[in-house]
Amino acid sequence: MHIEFSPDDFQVALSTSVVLYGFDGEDLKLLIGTKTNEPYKGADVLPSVVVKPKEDPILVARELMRSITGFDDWLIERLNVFADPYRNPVGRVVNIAYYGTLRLSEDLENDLRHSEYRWVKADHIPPLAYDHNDIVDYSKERLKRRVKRRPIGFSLLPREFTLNQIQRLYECALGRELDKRNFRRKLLKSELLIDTGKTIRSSPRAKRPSGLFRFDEKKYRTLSLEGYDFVYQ
Amino acid sequence: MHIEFSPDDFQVALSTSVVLYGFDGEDLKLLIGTKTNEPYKGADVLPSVVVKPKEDPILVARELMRSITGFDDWLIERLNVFADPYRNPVGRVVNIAYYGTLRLSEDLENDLRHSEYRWVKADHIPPLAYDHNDIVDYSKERLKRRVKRRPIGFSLLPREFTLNQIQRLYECALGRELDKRNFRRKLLKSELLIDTGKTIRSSPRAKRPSGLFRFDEKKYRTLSLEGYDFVYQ
DNA sequence: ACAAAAGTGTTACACTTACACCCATGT
DNA sequence: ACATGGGTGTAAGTGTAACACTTTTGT
Repeated sequence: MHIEFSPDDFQVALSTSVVLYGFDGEDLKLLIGTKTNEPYKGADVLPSVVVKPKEDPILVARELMRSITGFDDWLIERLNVFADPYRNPVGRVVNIAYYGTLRLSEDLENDLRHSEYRWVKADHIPPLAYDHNDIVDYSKERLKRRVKRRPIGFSLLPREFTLNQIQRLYECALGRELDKRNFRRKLLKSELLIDTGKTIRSSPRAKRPSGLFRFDEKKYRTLSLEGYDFVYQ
Repeated sequence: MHIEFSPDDFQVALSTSVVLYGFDGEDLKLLIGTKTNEPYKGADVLPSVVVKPKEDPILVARELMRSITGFDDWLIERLNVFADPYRNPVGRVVNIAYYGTLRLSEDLENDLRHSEYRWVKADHIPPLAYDHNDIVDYSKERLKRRVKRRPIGFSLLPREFTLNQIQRLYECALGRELDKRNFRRKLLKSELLIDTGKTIRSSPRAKRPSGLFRFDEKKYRTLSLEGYDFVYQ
């Protein structure tokens, strides 16, 4: 097999975009920004950046996430490559997209309020420039699959959370309602939750407080190594 | 958000590799070739080809598959992008890999015998140049996942096959033994198999012939649309 | 008749689903 | 006392897993 590159072959540019999910206790959301230069000036886009020829896309994507959030408490994973020859009008640009999850906090919310990004509900994404709506659609499918098989949801929740919060998150990600008793039974049976003994009032209107749980990461890692699969069909 | 490409950013080349699976009734195999020019001259590699800056990788990958097999009776799907900056010594080359399945036949076997490719058992892959072993590992995981959820296996089998053949295929893909009775019950319950009424002797030593089945593609498409998931854990 | 692979059922257990009321607390 | 969301159990059905022998056919 003869494989040979000519100088003409080295004329492609790389970019990366990230789909960043957050969950505010009510809705699943993701971050979008606005393009400030041509092409597509003024259009909504995913957080994106050029990847220089010597750079590694995952590192660039991580750096982008760090620049958005200001810290490192998140999960990131490769999504896909978007390589349609005409996806970018400025030339041949191959986009290597990632998706990640953020643990929302007041600090982060405030930071973002003064940044160039804003949250939109994951089930009401506005039209985006380039093929970014395709990227978002793809990431939603992936998130759904991940939520079904891995306890990824915990990375979207506060470190301590109520069972109702996590149920709501699962309902958002899976796009359907779940039975409260069955959901709890299943989750508790996995023994991946630690009851902190603490309680919290979920809203001013809620009189009775709910119990707070933590995710047992150490146990999960052990189980993972043994091939454990947390499956929620 | 300001995203701007400078001319210097357009210095990346693209390539594509395909992982082609076949099943001969005994073992799951895949195709590899030998590099005839530097770098890595003489080393084993996946079937690979340069993607020109104006080309679409999926079309190039399909053309590569066509050139290998001589016909169109196969399935192909994007696998992943391999973008480590130093994966290729000749420069920055991003590889967009695909995997596919072939329906082996005597004609195809003969064609390949005179080609630059050869079959190796999927569980005994020799060391390959570049990061091609990573690509193969990734494709194996993908195949495993696909086999679990979709009746992809049929695309590796002859149009008419025995239940023992398909069980053997599943055992190869999943990497473990399955109970014959349970496997048959599950498969037949899905009602995706049509009993042709015909029989075949699976080997010269087998005295009793086995029944031949066909995959009901039409029914599968209908069920797919309804969100049916064929799950084999 | 024998060798070889094809084919076939049952039982115990685990998991899933559907379903409705009482509880704890703050106001 | 009442309003609010928090929390709980059971029963029927479905799917899974483990298990060994009989049947058919060619030689």
